Amino acid sequence: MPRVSREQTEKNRIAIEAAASRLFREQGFKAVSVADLMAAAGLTHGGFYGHFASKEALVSLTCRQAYAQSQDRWDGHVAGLADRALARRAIIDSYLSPASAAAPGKGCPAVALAGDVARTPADADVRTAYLAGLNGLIDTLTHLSAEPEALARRRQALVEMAAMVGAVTLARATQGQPIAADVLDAVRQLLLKDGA
Amino acid sequence: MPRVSREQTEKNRIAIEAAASRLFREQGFKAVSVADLMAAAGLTHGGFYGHFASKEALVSLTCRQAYAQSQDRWDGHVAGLADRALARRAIIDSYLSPASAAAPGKGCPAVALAGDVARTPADADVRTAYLAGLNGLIDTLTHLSAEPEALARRRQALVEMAAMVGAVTLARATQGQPIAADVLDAVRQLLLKDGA
DNA sequence: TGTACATCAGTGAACGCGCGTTCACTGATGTAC
DNA sequence: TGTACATCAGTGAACGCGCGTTCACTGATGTAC
Repeated sequence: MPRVSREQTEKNRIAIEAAASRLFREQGFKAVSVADLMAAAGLTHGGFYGHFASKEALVSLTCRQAYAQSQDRWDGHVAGLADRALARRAIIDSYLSPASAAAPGKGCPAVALAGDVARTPADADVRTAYLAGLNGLIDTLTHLSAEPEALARRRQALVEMAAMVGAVTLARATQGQPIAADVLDAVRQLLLKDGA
Repeated sequence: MPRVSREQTEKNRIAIEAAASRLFREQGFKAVSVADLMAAAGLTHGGFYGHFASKEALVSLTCRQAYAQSQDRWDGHVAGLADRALARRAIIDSYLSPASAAAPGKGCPAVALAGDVARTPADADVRTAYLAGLNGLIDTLTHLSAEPEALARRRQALVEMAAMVGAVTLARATQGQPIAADVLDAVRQLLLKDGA
């Protein structure tokens, strides 16, 4: 049943983007085919190119959108909790929760896309999107730091980001094993002791 | 020129394993084909199955060997430096060096293979190999901790491992940008201040 | 030590399959009157 | 408001290509005498 309403076309595009957002984070760019994405959106593969110029274009769009989603979530904590220390704690608790580690498809792209992005050519659009998104999250952490000096705040933010990314990365690679929960716990304890 | 000497056969097998060790870490399991591996070893693709039962079997073998290599390097630091604090420092310095971040093909499999392993079925052999290898490195860090209590030593080791893995992961995804060096530096400073 | 021959490591064509992308086609949507 | 028709979103076959794996074949190696 071709020629769908403009409203439906928009819904379809959003469904493809939502499928990409989840599947790319869960399985990686290479493992998800255009046909997989379109099937997940309830469509057939041929229509993909009516919405996007190429699979690669959707990859970088997805990276940008996934970071925007994470940034919104973090900004929500900051806006909802007047105290910076409380917002920082909420972000760390949420980032290092077992539920978050178990749901890569909805989680932070800094973790889920890191491997794919690192293996992408230096001039690929997705690298720019990844860098911009990561800088946004780090800026938020920098702003939440209680350190008096600007350089110390940024250094703390970089350490926090690295520790959280590493903890979730290791938890996912060892999912189902005791060490997965242990590493999330250990990093959470360190970060909440250090900076709060 | 078929039917090669037993000695040459052994050399060929080692060349395939070396190619796998480098290429799987650099590009991921999916991105490296059997033909790529064999070509890198100077052979044609058909001979692969004389050495290995399947690509999957080589994947888990590679993971085991890459961890053994890292463990040997770490053990070398421990054996070469009588003082535990010095050995710990040497491991951290080496792990977080820009050179190490720039050479995933020779680097720690905990970083290079984490994404691929996380996306592998729960019963895949490579998961077992990854877990065992990671536990070995963490045990070494636990042993090098200056904390008096066993639980605190292990918790410190988990934090150190997570922070280092996260730092190298982010450095690789942002390679060539200032933030790549910044995050390595920030984590190194934290770890060397905290535990030494 | 030399010869005859069985073994088997590596070759390259071939298998079925899935990939990203293109395109002729369909028929409901949206528009012009 | 109703009709005629141009537009175009989605379909599904097809493109060239590369994948993991198999297999008949080759000819040097290794062994038996």
